[in-house]
Amino acid sequence: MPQSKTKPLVNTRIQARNKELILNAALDVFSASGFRGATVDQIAAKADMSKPNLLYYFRRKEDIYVALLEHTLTDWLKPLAEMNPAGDPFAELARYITAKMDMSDANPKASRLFANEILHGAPMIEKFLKGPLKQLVTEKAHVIQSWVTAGKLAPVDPFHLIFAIWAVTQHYADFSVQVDAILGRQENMKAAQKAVLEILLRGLKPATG
Amino acid sequence: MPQSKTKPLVNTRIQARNKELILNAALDVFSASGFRGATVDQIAAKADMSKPNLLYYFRRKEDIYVALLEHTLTDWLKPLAEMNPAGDPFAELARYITAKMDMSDANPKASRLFANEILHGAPMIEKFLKGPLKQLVTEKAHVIQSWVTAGKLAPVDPFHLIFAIWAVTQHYADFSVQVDAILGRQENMKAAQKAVLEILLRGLKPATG
DNA sequence: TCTGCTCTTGACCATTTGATCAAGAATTAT
DNA sequence: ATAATTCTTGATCAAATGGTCAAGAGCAGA
Repeated sequence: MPQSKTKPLVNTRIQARNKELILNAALDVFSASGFRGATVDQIAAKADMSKPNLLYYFRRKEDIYVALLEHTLTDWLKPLAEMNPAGDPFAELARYITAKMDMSDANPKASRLFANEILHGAPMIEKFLKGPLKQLVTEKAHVIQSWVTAGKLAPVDPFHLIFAIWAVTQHYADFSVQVDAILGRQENMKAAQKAVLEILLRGLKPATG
Repeated sequence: MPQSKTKPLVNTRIQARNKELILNAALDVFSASGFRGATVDQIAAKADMSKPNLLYYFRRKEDIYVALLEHTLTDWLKPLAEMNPAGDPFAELARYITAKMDMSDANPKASRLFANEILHGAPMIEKFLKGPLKQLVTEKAHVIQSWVTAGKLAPVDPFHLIFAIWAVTQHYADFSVQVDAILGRQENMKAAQKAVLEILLRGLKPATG
């Protein structure tokens, strides 16, 4: 009878359900208040569960936060990874930008969670940044560079172009309070999307043809 | 002898010096950890001062934070306010973008302090956003629109252009950890500035002319 | 020098909060 | 059914933290 006192490796139905409840509640609370600002009690209350019960599923507050970040980071890379070197540069970039705008619109809390972590020095995801993220970005920067070299795009620094796309698209999630204060909470995401595509892509048309 | 127990209205030399020390220390701590994450003890330690003494100058932790934000917001508007309707559109926009990039480079902590506040719903500066900021942005959006109407700029939504400029320029301060992780901490701000100017401005050349 | 004000801090307090524990309820396996 | 395991929570703890207080040190003006 080895491992008699260890946590079960397989999730029971109750575990799956409760972990899901906790992560949903935690996204609300962490994205609104940050790691330090969030309290376990708030998360437990929002998950409709006692605090000791929550801590039965995640031993420490930090464990919830890390699980949430990892869950988010997976989705984060997807649209960029899908950028196809063989496709039309403008179509590919437009698709990427549109996908990122859709993410900001559909899941601003995840964006804010991520932004908050980076803003505070990314103590939990340093490895992700210097590993998988750096690798993927470098790869896609090469793709963009090849488009420039082929004369399909105006000369542009690929890394800074990617940063610009991130910055502008995520701005609508992370700084939505400011955007709403100025535009008047008209949540016209379609107009924002159109404007962003024009601003980021119009300058990339190559001089020749 | 009225107001015998009130705080003096004029700062003594010691007051001016210590308030300055506190605000400098507080910028470090708040920008690194956010409002909730920062502790009064940390700020006091960094200001080389006992906690009760710090609280003699700022009664509550929140007072330090607000003073710091107000101090920052004043500088925030300056470069935008200086955008001259009578000037050359590209020169004016380039100057604004360059000024913002310089601010991100010279004072990233202030940028992060501000970003953190917005990210968490801007509880302290809602009035600033909906008042002075909205007014100034609206005014400058009209300026940009007039340039478009005069055919000096390609058609662009002025508000979203301003958002894009904010997003991209502040990205280098707020997300510097991510930028450094990908580019390798080469702190080549000159290159970033050049790339950003190209990315944001090249698409604004009017078709005619 | 003396008087009154400003400045400084060690000690202390109340609250919040992350985490533990023991004991009982619910569920599952045999 | 019943034994074993999983799930749940009230009560509790220790540490962290924002803020207070009283008492003394330093300083300026008479």
